[in-house]
Formats: sequence, structure tokens, C-alpha cells
Amino acid sequence: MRVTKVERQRLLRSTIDESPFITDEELAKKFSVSIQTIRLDRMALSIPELRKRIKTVAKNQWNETVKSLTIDDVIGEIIDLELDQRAISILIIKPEHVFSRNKITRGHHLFAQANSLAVAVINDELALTAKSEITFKRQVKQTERVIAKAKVVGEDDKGLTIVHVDSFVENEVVFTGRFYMYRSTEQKGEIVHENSH
Amino acid sequence: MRVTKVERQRLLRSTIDESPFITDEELAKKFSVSIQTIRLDRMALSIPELRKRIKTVAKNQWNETVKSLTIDDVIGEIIDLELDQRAISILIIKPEHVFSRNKITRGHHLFAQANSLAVAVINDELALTAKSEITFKRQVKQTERVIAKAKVVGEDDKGLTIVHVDSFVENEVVFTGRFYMYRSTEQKGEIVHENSH
DNA sequence: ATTACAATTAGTACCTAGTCATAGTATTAA
DNA sequence: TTAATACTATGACTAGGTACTAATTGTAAT
Repeated sequence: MRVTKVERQRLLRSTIDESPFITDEELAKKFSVSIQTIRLDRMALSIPELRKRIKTVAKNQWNETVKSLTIDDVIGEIIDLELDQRAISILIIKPEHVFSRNKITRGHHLFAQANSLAVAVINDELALTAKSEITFKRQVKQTERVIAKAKVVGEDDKGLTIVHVDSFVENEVVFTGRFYMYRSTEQKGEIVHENSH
Repeated sequence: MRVTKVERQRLLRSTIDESPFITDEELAKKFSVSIQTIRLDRMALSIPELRKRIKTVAKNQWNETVKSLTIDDVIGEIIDLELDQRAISILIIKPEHVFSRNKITRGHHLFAQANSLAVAVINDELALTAKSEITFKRQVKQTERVIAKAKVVGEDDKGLTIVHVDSFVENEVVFTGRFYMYRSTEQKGEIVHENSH
């Protein structure tokens, strides 16, 4: 089925978004246009070629910036990250996050967002939560957008890194947590890049 | 530095394992051998070419991402429940629960198991976690079976129901948490399960 | 020293999934 | 009719390989 250019490009974007492992050839078949048209479309939409897409997806896992966690391992989307300093992530509450009857977010999703952010902010190969104290300040409903802000506040007497996370919906605190993180090397020494790629 | 074939292949394997984004050319330079030698080595070790490696890494990540959204499936199976008294659930740690690199369970899954058990044990329409203090006692690895035991221990001064959860792997405590649960009516009405999966 | 054989290197053709540049056709709007 | 827009086609080139054959080098045993 041939559709308009605009519509095709809209569909192209979402198709690639959904399954980034699709080639131009397959896309061409799918939309009944030539490969060249698909390529022009990608140009227009600034969508990189297959291999680069795959690489991007893969690199998140092995990232040199986010060492201890892949960005997609983080529950929610990281929008700001300064290792060993602070990090911010956004989680939009969808149907799968809520109790079906009252549409209130299940607590573990808020915890997961905050906890994974605390892991991500640690500049280390291995970061694990050793302990945490958390409080659910108010209920979060479906479709609300939760912004979690993590801040590394220091170390405790046992050498655990303390990360404080506050989560907000429209400037209102909905969750706070203090995470005591274990890290493999307890030093924030030099930046170790293993740029072997 | 030239080393023996066996040693080079050992190093090759770990190098690629560490950074799968390395080309044969770069590997050849690294080990001071020809590209062909590297290729023979990869053949011998059944290590696929760069693009396939990247693809695998990317696909794993893609799966993990998709899976972490359906967190509802990871809560574990309730095997014993006496409302407002105690509850027990079992969670077997699968690949989707762990960090891909070190196979250690991600904290939020242990939290989710304990938290959802705390919710389930409350005999009420609406049960929500208001606050909790949790401790991860030791790391849990893939394939291990986590048994969470929840016990309702009373109420605090604000009327929040306190549930204590200990999680074990083979009689060893791996997680403990104290959950302060909000409930809509402080009455024990009819049995309400939010089994919305 | 010569042979035997493994280890290594070299070279070729071919493949995929692209890039870039250029040219050409079809349809539509002024 | 002309011009613009959308689409298709072609050729030359690239990275990072596979698959194969052939030649060379290293080393250990006879």
C-alpha cells in the first residue's frame, strides 16, 4: 500500500524505532518503494544506517560513559548524567506500572527507577545497592511523568557511597530514597577509559 | 609482544569479551600478527565477526529492555498466604533479572518480590507502601531461588501497618525489609487480590 | 642438514549493507 | 508549458568481513 511521503516517513520512524534491526531492503518492501526512497527518507529524518543503529543500541550496554549500567538497564530514561555527581531520569507511568483497579503506581516501579538511577550514577564497574531507606510521599497515577533526581552525597563509615534520590511529579515530591551503594573499587580516582575500540 | 598461539587465543577471547567492538585489524595490531591469523583464531574459537557480535550484544539489550518493562512477571509465586498474618513467595532468578555482565540480581527485583508480598499480605482493598527500610545482605546470582517471607508485625503510631520481609537463598538471608503499608480502611474486609496479570 | 608439519602470512574473489553523486522519469501546481 | 516535488535507477566506492588457495616461516625430530 502506497501512502503519502509524510505518512510513510512517520511510519518509517516508528518502525525503525520498534525494530532497529531492519534493513533498507526490508523497509523498501514493507512500504512498496525503492531502496533509494527509503534512503532519502532516512536522510530526511536523520536516521542512521542499520549498522550504526545496532552499534548505538549495543554500545549502551558496553558504554564507556555509563560503565556500571547500560542506559537501557535504567528504569526510565536518563536525561542527564554526571558520573559520581548527579543524574536525572524520567519515567512516564504507563498501564503496566499501575494497579489495574485504581491506576495507582506500584511502589516497586518508583523504587526501580530510583534504584537504577543510583546504580547508574556510580562511576564503577560494579555498583550494587547495599541498603536503602525510602519513602513514598504521595500516590502517582497513570500517565504522570516521574522525574527522579539522584545526587551522590558522600560515603558512610563503611565506605558505602550514599546516593540521595528525590522523585517528582510536577515539582511535587512523590518519592525519596537514600541508597547505600557498594562499589567494586571504592576510589573515585582517575577516569579509567578502556578505549579499546 | 609475540606470545604462543594458545596464549594469544586466550587473550583474544577475553579481549573480545571485554570489548566486542574491536575489529580484526585492531586485534591484529594489538597482538602483532596478521589479520589472517586473527581470523584463524576466531574460527578456532568460534568467535563470530564484529557485526554479528555487535548484533548479539544489541539484541540482548533489546530483550532486557523489553523485559524490564514487564516487571509484573518477576514478583514471584505466592506459595503461602494468611491474610494480615504472613505470606511466602518464591522467585527463581532468571537471566532477565540480572546484570548481563556479572549475573548479579538487580536490586529492584528483590525489592519487587518483597514489596509485592507485603502488598499481598494486607487484607484490604487498597494497600500501598508508604515507607520502607531495606537491606541487601548478599548478592544473589542467576538460577538461585529466593524465598521471601513476609510477616505482619503491627502498626505504627500513624496507623501504618508494618510488614517485615526476609528473603532467603538456602536458609541464608539475602534481603530484609521493613515496609510501612498504607491501607484504605483499617478494617479487614473481604479478600482482595490484585492479580491483574 | 634435511624433512615434516604446524603456524603464519598473503592474495583473490565474493558478500552485505551501506555511502555519495548523478541522471532520469512521473506527477502535480502555477 | 514550465517548474517543483517525488521517486527510481545506476555506477563507483567503502568497511569489515567470509571462504578459499597458496606460499612462506618456525621449529622439532630424525
